[in-house]
This record gives sequence, structure tokens and C-alpha cells, in this order.
Amino acid sequence: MSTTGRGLHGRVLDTLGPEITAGEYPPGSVLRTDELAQRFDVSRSVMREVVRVLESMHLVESRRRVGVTVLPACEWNVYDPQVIRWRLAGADRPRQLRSLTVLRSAVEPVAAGLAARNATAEQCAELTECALGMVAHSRGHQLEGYLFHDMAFHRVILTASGNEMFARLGDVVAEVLAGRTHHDVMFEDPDPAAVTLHVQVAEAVRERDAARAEELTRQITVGALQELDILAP
Amino acid sequence: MSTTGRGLHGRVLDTLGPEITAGEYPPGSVLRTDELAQRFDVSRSVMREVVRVLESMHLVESRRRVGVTVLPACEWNVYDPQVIRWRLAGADRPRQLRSLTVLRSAVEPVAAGLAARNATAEQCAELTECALGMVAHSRGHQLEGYLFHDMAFHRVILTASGNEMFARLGDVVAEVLAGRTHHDVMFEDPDPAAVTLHVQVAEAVRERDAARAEELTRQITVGALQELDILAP
DNA sequence: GTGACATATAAGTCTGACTTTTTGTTCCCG
DNA sequence: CGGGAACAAAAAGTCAGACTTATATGTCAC
Repeated sequence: MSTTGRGLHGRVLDTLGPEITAGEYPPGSVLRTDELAQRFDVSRSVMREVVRVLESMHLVESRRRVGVTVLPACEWNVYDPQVIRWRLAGADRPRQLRSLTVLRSAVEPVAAGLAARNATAEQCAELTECALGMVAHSRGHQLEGYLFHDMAFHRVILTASGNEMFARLGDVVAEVLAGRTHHDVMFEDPDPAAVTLHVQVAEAVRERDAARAEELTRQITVGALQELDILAP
Repeated sequence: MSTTGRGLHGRVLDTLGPEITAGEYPPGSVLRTDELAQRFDVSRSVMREVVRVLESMHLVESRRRVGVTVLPACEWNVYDPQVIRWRLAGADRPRQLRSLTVLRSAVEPVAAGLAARNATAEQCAELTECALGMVAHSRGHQLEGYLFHDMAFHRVILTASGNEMFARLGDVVAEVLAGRTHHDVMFEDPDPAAVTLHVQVAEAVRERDAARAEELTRQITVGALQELDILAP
């Protein structure tokens, strides 16, 4: 499942990265390259490459004569897909899931509005197909099938918006949806109201009704917020 | 101004990174580590570290027996601050500025709404201070002073939202604002309506009026979109 | 044409020596 | 006793060279 893992370098990264993002080393902790190399039984060259990557993610800072300093969480590149994966796999998964869901609630309605303006005929077709797939798998505990179409639906919306920044959130949204289905308790079938909303969004986009697409998507994301008890009192 | 630059490694990165994000190597182009090391007159160790970082940004992919392949732009980690800086400094700066402004238009209103709920007393004070600073520098070509307070204002809003994903967009928004002031032609003083809106947002946040803060901020971002001729017909 | 095999290639890894920067200490002088 | 300059140590940074490994590609037999 991990993108990395390729090569010795990736394996070390996949161990050390999650440790840092999990907060195992308090901010300001100093690691020494040599010690790390010993610990993972790799050469300093490999270890240096790992540190450089962690540095580019702003997880650590390497300074001469000092060592590799762990940076506070507020410095991290929290949009790095790798970092997101590590954090979703770690202890503060719930917190991360909330942050991302709030981000979704901001981005997806606007993206849907843009999609209504910019979507190609093919994308409109994909969208309706996904929505129908969701309907088809919405009853009888076909959670995996439902999830599959749900992820595809939101990915198409984000891509069809025509904005590259939105498009790149497709993976993130997919991972949030997957997290909801797999980890959090998901006894029942999905909310019928949500399913209907997706169908209606597909409709609105097809009919180029930007305002309606935006409003309907906003309702979807409000539902997602409510699921996590993020209310608007 | 550049975060990197520290060390030989950073200098090479600051040359090669912009070249790639500027599209100088078409997607699929193959670079060889040895040749790059020769070109920049550095050892392979250093060059390997650079490649690893570029790889972690999904700008390139390194495969045995093939070389370092440049990836298509749709794969890039466009949220990486480094990548954003490189692209803003390069040829497709206008395109990047548009993407980011659309992102702002989605995120900032929601962030303002959250800020109205979560801002501390201190943050409310900072906010009014920034707004007043904008007013004070809004006439007589005091563009730099205006920009300073504008950047601070939006950074406080994003931080006060309490959402880490929003908070990390502070730098990006600041760079967009700076770009608008410095590069794009900015003959006249800022729009008085925009200045008023900022003051009102500060008010709304102080009064915990989330809906109003959100709506007012939406008006600010609509103004930013219009400046770039991104309309809603 | 298809499959197995050989080969060349470029990345990946390791090692050891050397350089450079920075920090903390020491020591001298005011 | 205090402050500043010289010094020493520590850790990252850099380099060069040898070796390993995966893999794309070409070759040959069937």
C-alpha cells in the first residue's frame, strides 16, 4: 500500500517517518545520523538521503555540529501525501481525519461549482456512473462497492474543477472516505439522503447549474462534518 | 529569500528544481545522476540526495537501469511550499497565482467562520490591529506597509481557525498577496471597499459572528478572483 | 513468433578519509 | 570578577572509488 518501500532508503523512511509524525520524539529532540545509521544497519549515505527527505518535509532540520533536530508539528508539511499517510496510520488519526474533513468542507463545494462549469461530457458521464454505482451498492452491506464509487465520484469532481490544487486533493479525500468506512464503526448502510445528494450533484453538474452543485455538495460535506461531531452551533 | 541555499546540496536543488517545475524537461525525459553530478560539479552523493528530495516531491522518479525520469505536472506535490515558490518564480507564475487564488476563495471564508468561533482574545486583538494598519496605509502609495498588514491579517485568520491544514496555508496566501503587490501592476491604492471588508471581518470575529465573518471573507476573495478576471458568469 | 538466457547499464550501497562549520570551553587580560 | 579571543571537539557535509543489484534490451534456440 505504501508508495515507498522501494529500496533500502524507502524502508528506513517508512519506519522513521511514522515515528516522528507520531510524536515519539518531542520537538527539539536531536538525532545523530551515525546513530540512526547504526540503528537501521545501513550506511551513512542511505541515512543521509533519508534525513534529507525528512528535511524537505520540514519534519526535521539538520545543522552542523548539532545534529538532526525534530521540528514542532506546526512546521510540518501537512499536505505532503506521505506525511498524511503516516499520520493517518498513527495515533493522532482521529485528529487528522477531522482536519481533513474540515478541509473537504471548504474545498469540495467550490470544486463542484467549478466542475459544473468546466466538466467535459466524459466527466459528466463518469459522474453519473459513479452516482448510480453508489445507489446500486447502498443497500445490503455492500460497503466496499459503495466506497469504491464514492471515492471515484469525489475524485472526478475535484479533477473536473479544472484547478490543479483541487485535483491533487483527490487522493486525500479518497483516503478520508476509506478511513471512515474501514476504521470507524460503520454498522449500517450509508445514509440514503447522502446517496440522493450525490445523484443530484451529478445532475446539477450535467445541467451546468454551478450554484446548485455547490450547494448540494455543501450539504454532503456538512453531513460528513456531523458524522465526526463537528457541529455548527 | 530562499529557505534552502544552505550547503552545496541546497544550491543544486535550487537550480534543478526550478528547471523542472518550469517544464524545461518534458515529462518522461530521462536524466542521469552521473551527468547531473558532472554538470553541477558535485559528487554523486550530493546529487543522489538532491534526486531523493525531488523524488519525494514527485517531480521525478528514479528507477534502476533507466535513470531519473521527469514526471508529468499532474503528479507533482503542488502543495509543497518549495514547489510553490519555484513555480511562482518561473514562467507559469500567472497560472499558479490563479490556482492559488481559487484555493484561497474556497478556504479562507470557511477559515474565517471557524476563527469567529475559536479565536483567542489575543488573536482578536491582532486582527483588529492588522485591519487598522491596513486602513492607515491604504492611501498615498504606502503599498509595502499595506501589504505587510494584509499578509498578517490573513495569516491570523488562518491560524485562528484552529485547523492545522488551514494554518499551513498562511505562507502560501502571503506569497500570493506579495505577488499581487510586487509583480502585477499595482498603480493605484487598494480598493477602499476591500479595506472596509477587512475591518468588518475583524469586527465579526471579535463578536463571534461566524456566518458574517464567513460571508464577508467570501466577498474579499471574490474581489481577489475578479482582479484576476476569474469571473462567475 | 515466443520463450529463455546473456549482457550491459545505471541506480543503489558501502566504506573510509577528509573538510567545514559551529559550539562550548578555556584562558588570558582588562 | 567579567568579557573577549583563541582553541578544540563534535557532528554534519563532501568526496572518491569500489562493489552490488535490478532490469531493460538484445540474442539465440526452438
